[in-house]
Amino acid sequence: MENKQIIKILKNTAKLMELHGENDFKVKSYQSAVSSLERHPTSLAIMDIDELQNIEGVGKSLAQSIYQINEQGSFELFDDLSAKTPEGIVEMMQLSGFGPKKIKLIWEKLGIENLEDLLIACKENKIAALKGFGDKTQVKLQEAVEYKLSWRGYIHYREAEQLAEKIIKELKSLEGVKEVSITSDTRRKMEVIKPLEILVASENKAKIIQYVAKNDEFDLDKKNSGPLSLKFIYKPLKAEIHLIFTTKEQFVNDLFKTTAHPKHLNAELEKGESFSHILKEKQFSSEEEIYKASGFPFIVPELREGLWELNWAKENAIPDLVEMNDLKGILHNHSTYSDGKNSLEEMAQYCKDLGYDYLGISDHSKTASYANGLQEFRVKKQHEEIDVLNEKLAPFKIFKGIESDILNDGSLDYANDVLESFDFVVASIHSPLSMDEKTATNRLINAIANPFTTILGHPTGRLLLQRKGYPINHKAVIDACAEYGVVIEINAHPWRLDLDWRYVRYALDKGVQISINPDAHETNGYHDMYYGLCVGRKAGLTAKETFNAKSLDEISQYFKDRKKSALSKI
DNA sequence: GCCGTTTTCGGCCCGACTGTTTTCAGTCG
Repeated sequence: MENKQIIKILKNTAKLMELHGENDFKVKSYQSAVSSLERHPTSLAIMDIDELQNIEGVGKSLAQSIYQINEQGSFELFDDLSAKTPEGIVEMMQLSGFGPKKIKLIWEKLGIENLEDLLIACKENKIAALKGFGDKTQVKLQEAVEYKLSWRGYIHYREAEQLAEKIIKELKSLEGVKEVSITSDTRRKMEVIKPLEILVASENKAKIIQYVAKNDEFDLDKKNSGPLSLKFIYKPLKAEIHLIFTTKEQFVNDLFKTTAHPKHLNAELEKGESFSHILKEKQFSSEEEIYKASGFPFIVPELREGLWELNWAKENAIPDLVEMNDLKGILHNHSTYSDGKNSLEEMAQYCKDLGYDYLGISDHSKTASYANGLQEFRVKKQHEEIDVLNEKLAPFKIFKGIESDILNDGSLDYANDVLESFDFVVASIHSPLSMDEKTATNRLINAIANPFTTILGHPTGRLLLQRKGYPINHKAVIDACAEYGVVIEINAHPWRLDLDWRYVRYALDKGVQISINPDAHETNGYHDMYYGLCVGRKAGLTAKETFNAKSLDEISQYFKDRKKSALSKI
């Protein structure tokens, strides 16, 4: 079992303990073990009980629990607590801004056990009357419930892609299956997915139905399934999956039809016809042929949104989209200096092993005390270590960066003489996150105007399917970046993908450079770069417009020039 | 439940912010 899965169970156990009124210190011991385990760099699954006990915050009892979770997938305490907690309560505890204490009160005083009833209670003004609640909390709760309900059943792209790969592999092994492909939103690499759709050409539907019906992880939706499609739920993620049936002959036409957004499919082409019309004319054997028949150049699936790609195609000016091997370095990463799992050297070595030429390390700044943010003397220490490593790993280079918290007034949280010591500065907001649009926008613009800011980090602070992020005036923020020469990141973590690709297009039109940053907190985090790349491509991002596609020499010079300019402005 | 010992049990516990209080609890990063 992966560390992440084990930790998730312990984290949920702590939440349930709190919900059921367990001793606060006992809960805290679970929470502190969780935060220690989250920073543990090696696999827990291969450790015995004695070794587990050596981990800080893990004693005899937790060591045995971890061992049991790894062996059996769960442990008694979690099972007992889960058994006495309605599923809706678990969902209520996931509401952003609301923890076990508040949910416990709502459950006990009002008997509410699901999101739907909770929404009604908000509307009927019943929440504000509870002790410890008030009007503002009720409004916040209602917003959180509505947000949660509106995204129910969605999964992140990463999960959709991984799940699709697994199902496709299994379908391909079935008798009678001729062709299989992901399609619709997933093939267009949308950031969140519902339903996950897979197109299957098969001569033996019965085999497929049998495969779904027999799989314990699937819950077949007989009512909504029929001769054209099979619908079911993937239980571990509560994800909706549709298998769309077609024939081998119709496969390409149907793949095109189900992939494209209706606005792409039905857009008026040169002679007044649309792709829909063209598809009715004949059965094509490749998507390239379909575009050829339309008189258009080939358009990759992720661009088929009916937004800007057809104008590009008409002018035969589809951008040469950025690819993984265009990326020369990885910026915005954390190490054990703050809240990362791996040491500076491990982060650097792995980055080098992956074939990149440079790494930008940007641990948390001093305000982020929860994340072990760097006080000034620790910044100095890290810079000394980077100097040593740079000699050792040359020509590979580590750039000295920081993820500086943007404070309430938009200032960065070091004095200029400290800011000056970095090669680059990623400026990000971490708290507080609840602001109105004007406050948030001004706060960001102040940080952008700081001459030491190189990159704007995760501009909205959103966590897809979990929290909306603070509202900002995107255009004003992007315009400011254009004015002050600040690069904007696409935070490539699959839960963030922030800046949103829809605004990446606007940023590119304004000449703002985009950096695809994984915000890695461990070596494995580098692989998230791919998800940032996917959404960048949706916006038409090219290598030339991608900041971390610069060569080592180019980016060194850029940082140098930028600092020179900053020093002349202070 | 964990830790560190005065080795058998008492103390544990970041800090800012919000919204509720009327001095603090809950939540978050």
